Amino acid sequence: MYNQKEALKDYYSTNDYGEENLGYPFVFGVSVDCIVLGYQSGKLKVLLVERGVSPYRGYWALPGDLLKKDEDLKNAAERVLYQLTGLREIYFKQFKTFGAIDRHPMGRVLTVGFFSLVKSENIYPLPAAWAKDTKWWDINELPELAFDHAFIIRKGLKRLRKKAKYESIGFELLPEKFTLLELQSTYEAIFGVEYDKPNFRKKILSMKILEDLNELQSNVNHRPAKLYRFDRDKYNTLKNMGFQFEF
Amino acid sequence: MYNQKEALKDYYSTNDYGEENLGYPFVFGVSVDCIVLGYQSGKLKVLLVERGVSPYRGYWALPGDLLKKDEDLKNAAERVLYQLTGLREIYFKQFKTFGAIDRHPMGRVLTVGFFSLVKSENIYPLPAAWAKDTKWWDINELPELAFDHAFIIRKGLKRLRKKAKYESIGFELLPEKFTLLELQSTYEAIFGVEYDKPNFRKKILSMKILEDLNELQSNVNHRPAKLYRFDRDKYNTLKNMGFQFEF
DNA sequence: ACAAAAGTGTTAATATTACACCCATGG
DNA sequence: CCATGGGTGTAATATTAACACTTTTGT
Repeated sequence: MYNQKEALKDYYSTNDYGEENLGYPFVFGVSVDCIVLGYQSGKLKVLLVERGVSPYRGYWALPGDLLKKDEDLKNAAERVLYQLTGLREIYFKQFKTFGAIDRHPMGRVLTVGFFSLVKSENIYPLPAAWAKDTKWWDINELPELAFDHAFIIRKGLKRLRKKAKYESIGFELLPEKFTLLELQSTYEAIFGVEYDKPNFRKKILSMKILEDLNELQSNVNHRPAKLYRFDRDKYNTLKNMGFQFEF
Repeated sequence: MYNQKEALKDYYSTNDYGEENLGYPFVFGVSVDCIVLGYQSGKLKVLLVERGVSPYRGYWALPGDLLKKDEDLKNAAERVLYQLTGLREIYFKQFKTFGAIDRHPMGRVLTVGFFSLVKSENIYPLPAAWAKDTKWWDINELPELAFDHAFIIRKGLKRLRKKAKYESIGFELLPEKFTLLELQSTYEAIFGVEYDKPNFRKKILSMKILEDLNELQSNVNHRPAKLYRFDRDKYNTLKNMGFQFEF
């Protein structure tokens, strides 16, 4: 009869695992952690959860969970995001895996980091088994965080900024319809810089990836702005023709 | 007395692991796999190993190994690269973790993908415990590969190309001293495109990141080219001043 | 002299930057 | 009429792209 454990011992016999795990490689825990980013009143915000269980009970942390045995990484991240927001079809990307030996106080747990961009006005965070509370935090004013989550956020933001510079992911943070100034402010929040308004408009409009909805803002105490929509099809067509988005 | 297993059961009791692993999350194997890239005679090449052990004995595969319990991911990749090449201080970056449920025939093993750039004329690949043979393969003419390694290579190359476009990592593939045409050819191999020679020179020289060594090629049956060196210090200084490398 | 690659210069088209300025709305 | 953003135009400068040309070496 096939004995997987024996087969594995044989297979892995060239590796020097410690005595108690001789030849047996399945000694790691794996989790996923999600940096959920939203844009609110001119600021980039991250959605954190307050841990309801030890270790780090009461600390703020990234939403995340242990990977299940029959689940792949993408599914696990989707599940965490769904449990947190009630939404499917959120934009998210795996960005880095963290495996420092002592990063988890209870054993060797690696975590796969994802970052996710959401239209935060659609989000009413849900309580989850692992979360006492949830809250949007300004990325520049974070509380003390559980585990190595502060480090993970730093790395995730760095990666997001690189990606946002050359891919049209900024639109994920905005509602379907937006004004050019809202778009500009979003990019200013992402990169922490300011742009010249006329030049920003010219640049983004010259890309031909926005659809003018022929619709205006209402109830604003200034001249109402035109509303635009990100035209994903046009963007993909242009990209296939060699167009390179860049900010 | 502290019982880690009991503590973990308690801690993880909200997660629904299968019966045999109830509350016990350390059920995964983790490995690292390295895409080692080099530039040879105008082509981008990847260094593969022929597996000497089952599963996939006799198949070509990425060099890689299981993570050890007391080793972090970076160390594991460094170890694999050292065993393969005899070199430390090789350029390498983690790029993605692969966790498909059935990617390993003997159990749930996740692998963390790294890509690495080497000056291939320095490399005399060493036989390792896990490798019968090693060989450089043209990235456009790969053999059938073990596990999901073909998929991993595709993803790794995609990431490399993105990174190479905005960071000066192309120099990692070249020897210390190189000519401008060698540099151009390297970038052509990376991106699979051709550049106009005068414009390529103007662009790279205008960046002011090369040091002219006031030295010429010898024994070439054409006008000898000047030799240059990548000036990493200058590059970093300029980068801190806001300069953005781009190809 | 010739082949091969090194290396330079010119030009037109395009993109970027820094501005000044006018417009429409609510209060 | 004022405050607040919305929105346009212009001119100087910098960058890119296409291409023709000259130079230096070994054979």
